[in-house]
Amino acid sequence: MTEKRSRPTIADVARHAGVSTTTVSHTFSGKGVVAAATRERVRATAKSLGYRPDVVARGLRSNRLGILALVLRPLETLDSSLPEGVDYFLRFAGSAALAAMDFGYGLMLVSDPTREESPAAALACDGFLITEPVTNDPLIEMLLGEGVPFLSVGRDPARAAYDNWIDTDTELMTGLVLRHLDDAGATRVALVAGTDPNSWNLGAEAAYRAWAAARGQDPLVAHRPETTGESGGRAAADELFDRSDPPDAVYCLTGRHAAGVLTRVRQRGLDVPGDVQIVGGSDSEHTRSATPPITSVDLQPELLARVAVTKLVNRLDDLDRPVPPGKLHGRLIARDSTRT
Amino acid sequence: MTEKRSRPTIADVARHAGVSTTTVSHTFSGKGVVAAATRERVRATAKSLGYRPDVVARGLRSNRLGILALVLRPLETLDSSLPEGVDYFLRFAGSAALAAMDFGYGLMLVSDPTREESPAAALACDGFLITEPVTNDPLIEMLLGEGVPFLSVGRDPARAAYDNWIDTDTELMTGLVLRHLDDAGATRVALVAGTDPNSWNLGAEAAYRAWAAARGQDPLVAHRPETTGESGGRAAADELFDRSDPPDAVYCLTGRHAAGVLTRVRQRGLDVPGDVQIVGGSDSEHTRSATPPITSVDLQPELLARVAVTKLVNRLDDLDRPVPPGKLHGRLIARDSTRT
DNA sequence: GTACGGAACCAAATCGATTTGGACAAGAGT
DNA sequence: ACTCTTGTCCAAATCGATTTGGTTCCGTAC
Repeated sequence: MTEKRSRPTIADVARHAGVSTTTVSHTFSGKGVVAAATRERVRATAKSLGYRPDVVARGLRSNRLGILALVLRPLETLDSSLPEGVDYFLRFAGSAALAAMDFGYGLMLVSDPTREESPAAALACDGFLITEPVTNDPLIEMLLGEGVPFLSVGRDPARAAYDNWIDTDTELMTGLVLRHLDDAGATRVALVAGTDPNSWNLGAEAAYRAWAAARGQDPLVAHRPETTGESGGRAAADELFDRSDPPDAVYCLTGRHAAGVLTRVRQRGLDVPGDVQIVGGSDSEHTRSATPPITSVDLQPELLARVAVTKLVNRLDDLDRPVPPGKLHGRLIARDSTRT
Repeated sequence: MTEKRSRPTIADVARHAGVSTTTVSHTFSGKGVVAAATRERVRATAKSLGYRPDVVARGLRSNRLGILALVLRPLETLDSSLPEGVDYFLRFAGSAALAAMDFGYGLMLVSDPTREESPAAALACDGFLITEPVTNDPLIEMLLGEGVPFLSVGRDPARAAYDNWIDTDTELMTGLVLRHLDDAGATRVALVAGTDPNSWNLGAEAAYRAWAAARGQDPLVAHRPETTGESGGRAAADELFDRSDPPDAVYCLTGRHAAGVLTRVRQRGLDVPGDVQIVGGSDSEHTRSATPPITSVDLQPELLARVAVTKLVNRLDDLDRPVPPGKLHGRLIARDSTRT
């Protein structure tokens, strides 16, 4: 009774029901033809034995596990204690998990499987979701090589030969932000970008430079690694405002940089938005609860996640479920940092 | 070349290296005795073939997948578009994922496997992490029955026969909150609790009732389902303040209820904290960014997650890695809603 | 010279399902 | 009477590893 009784297998069910394992398999997968009466009998015995098909064994044979992997690069570079504020990536992960469940999949959070120290289990999945791939992303290289289905949010800027990515339209978004600043009276806009070579940073900077060129202005760009957070923002602000020709507006591609820039700009005795206007490229608690609140871009991680998951499972299941509607580029949320 | 070349198997490696599959297996798992020269040769052929052990096949035989499952009950009951401010669970999930990776595991987010519509893959894991089990939790019943390792954060209030849970010390925390309100001059504290029968709600209410009894006061408790969020908080406020003997302080066990109570109390013309003091039981953006900011309990989801993961993988690996230090009960963050 | 023991390696069984390729029976068509 | 379907069902192969239970070869002790 108290023995460690292992779970019943398909053979146990077959024996008790007086059929073959094939028939049991078929009644559960609905694949073969099984007489209604037999099916019922098998179902009943299975239930009475407490049988559940073993997912791993099934996965071995049929090569489908029912798991999607979400590679969360940005989390890897941060300290293990997460920054406060549940922002883009965690919201993305939460929504992706719910969407995956809706389609009968589980969502596994993993580190980049191309890293040596990555758990072997990172490969135990049917498909990958990749947020913000970097230029010549080794993971995409590997997945393409092994023929593993995947979908990236944002594209690998250097790779032309794949099309399974969803477009967050960074260029369009950058244009909206710059026009907003223009409308608010800014005459000289600087850009504070991260250093990860992903399409978000590269696309935004390219769009910014094109926009500056069209106005006949020299671009004014400061780079700080994403991981530097608010202190990186403060340093960037010093870099920009120590100049002889400081900007009167700053577009920061991350919310934490924006918060840092805001702090330092005010420390330097400048008024926001009076002397300097600030926009954050990724809405987060930092931008919402700053003083004054910072105008920023809501990237809509929930929508992006749902679209990404739907597209990926459509490919995996070879179905054509409808993709949630809505613009995939972010939406600008105007706050006091750009109200003049 | 363009054929869908399947990944090399252990047999391929064995053939090319001129050894048996057993030897290949041993060189990778480090289990048997393999001569150093042979081991190197096998390693080299494996690398040149691009061989990686198949996680699923390994999992089938050895019964270990390298995956932890995190059951996020609260997310299930909510709409699929995540409400903002459920940051406890997302922060928990993010930290749990990072901790799992550190120990060589992946973290899978799943819905409760006892639900019929739950993905089959929910069972493809080595152990479960359960947040806030409810009374007579069916999942715990099932896991105990099948002998699947698990660990719960908070305990099943009705179950005595298991000890693999970590104690968030709800009673102690409740005492700290009530004492804080007492120190701030509150004379009559009401409680707004959720309706999930978990140890958080039950433990806090029991502690509250005991405290009221010790002061010779009638307890004043309003219940609203967790899912009602701010509107539930507003309704609870009406219930409490329509009374002839309204409280002068309210302790809400969720941050969203607290935000709703705050809104309605002020709508009714009362001053916070002048007339009514408010405390939220779970810190979130709602409490941080309310006007005035609401004093609340930081449950330290990052720490809890790391402790939970460490304990679970210690059991799975039969190791005794050190558990992160620190008090597991929440910490009170005093804000303006209780500053008199 | 025989027995014993350890080092290095291997063949085959195993994990628990799915899938392939029939087998068998009952009824229909000719 | 014979073939041909069609509907059910099954035995055995298969997925890719791990693990069991040896075998072979040498060196050493007696």
